[in-house]
Amino acid sequence: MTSERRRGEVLVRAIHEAALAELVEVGLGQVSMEGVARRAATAKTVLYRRWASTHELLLDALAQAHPVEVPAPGADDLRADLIGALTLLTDWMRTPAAAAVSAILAERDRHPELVEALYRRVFDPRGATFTTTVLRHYADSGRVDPRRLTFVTTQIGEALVFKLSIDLGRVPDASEVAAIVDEAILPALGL
Amino acid sequence: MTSERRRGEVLVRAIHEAALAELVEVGLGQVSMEGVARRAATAKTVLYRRWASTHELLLDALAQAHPVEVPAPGADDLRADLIGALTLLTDWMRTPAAAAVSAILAERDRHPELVEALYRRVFDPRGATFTTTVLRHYADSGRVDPRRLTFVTTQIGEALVFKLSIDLGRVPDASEVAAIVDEAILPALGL
DNA sequence: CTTGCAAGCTACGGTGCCGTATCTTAACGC
DNA sequence: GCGTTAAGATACGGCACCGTAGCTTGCAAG
Repeated sequence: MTSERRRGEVLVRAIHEAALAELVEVGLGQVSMEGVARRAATAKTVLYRRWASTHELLLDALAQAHPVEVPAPGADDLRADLIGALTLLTDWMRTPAAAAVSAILAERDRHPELVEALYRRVFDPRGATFTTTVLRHYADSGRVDPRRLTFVTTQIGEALVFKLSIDLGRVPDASEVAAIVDEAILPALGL
Repeated sequence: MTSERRRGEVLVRAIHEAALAELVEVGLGQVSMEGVARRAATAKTVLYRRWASTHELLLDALAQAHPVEVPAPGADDLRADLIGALTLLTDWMRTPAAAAVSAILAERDRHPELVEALYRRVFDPRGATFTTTVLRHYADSGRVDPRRLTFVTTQIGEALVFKLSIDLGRVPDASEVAAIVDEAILPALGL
């Protein structure tokens, strides 16, 4: 019987992983210390020594989960940069962390404190949304009419990516992202 | 001690109402027969006599919940008809039934059978989506280029309504709906 | 008024999670 | 190697819900 008892950081990482997997699998309302401990093959005691509640454990796990990239506009090809920004979004949506985040956002109404903490500790440290960053850049350099940058037009890309994800049951692929840019965003910018 | 013991349809309606309220308040994963019985001020026995599980009870309750209206295009004012269609959507989104539906759709991944049954028993009986109905109508009468009616463009309105609902934390009002039509849908149609 | 049915009430054993306590034993620092 | 620390295992009383059973009682049809 090889024991291989885990300690410290290795153990914590395994618990974080188990917590996110549990979150995705059973939903926020059903995450339990017992469940996470079982999945991580450790004892409840170990969890309670570090975290006071499942929420704190989950926030900790999410904060460690790998971050979202930020788009870097190339300044000479709006269409390509928009596609690039939305592709960063769809790439991220395929990661395990995204599934965990959406499992929490789904319960927004029931657990506002958790959602708020999620933004404060995980999202806010980064900048604004994906296409917004690109559009601001092009508006600043005079290639896009700044009056076209409204609350609505800056949201079209993300809105359609989410809507298509729901309708299709999967994250949009490259050609679908291109269609969003060509058929919705660029026309809304007057191009 | 006035008794006023409810029977038959009156009782069933009260239970349906309690079930949806419970769903919205505690989330799909936490709906229990005991909870619904408590809220409806009746006995568990009464529930088990009629429904074998919380899912069947919820589906039943949703099927009874008041239906979604279908847009009737006026045929002479595209902008007004689009705004009308999206207003039907936002009106519905303010009803209790909508909150219940979204509580179920939020758990899509965890309970696909329930979501499927929801579509089969509640949504499919009605036609297509809101703006799609309007856009088809205008494309048929030659006032909109049919080539512009793609999977993406027909979803812009609904996509933005949902995205704004999430970002704002409330259902978009009349001026926001108008902005969606003017700044996103009409440009995408080439108008 | 009688009678049949269903609503309402109470109680049951079973299960899963809670949060804590106790004890062991493996891993690590020195 | 030796002692300290923390992981791991087990057990606890408490609680909420499960699904079922047995019984009382209001309601309504005849």
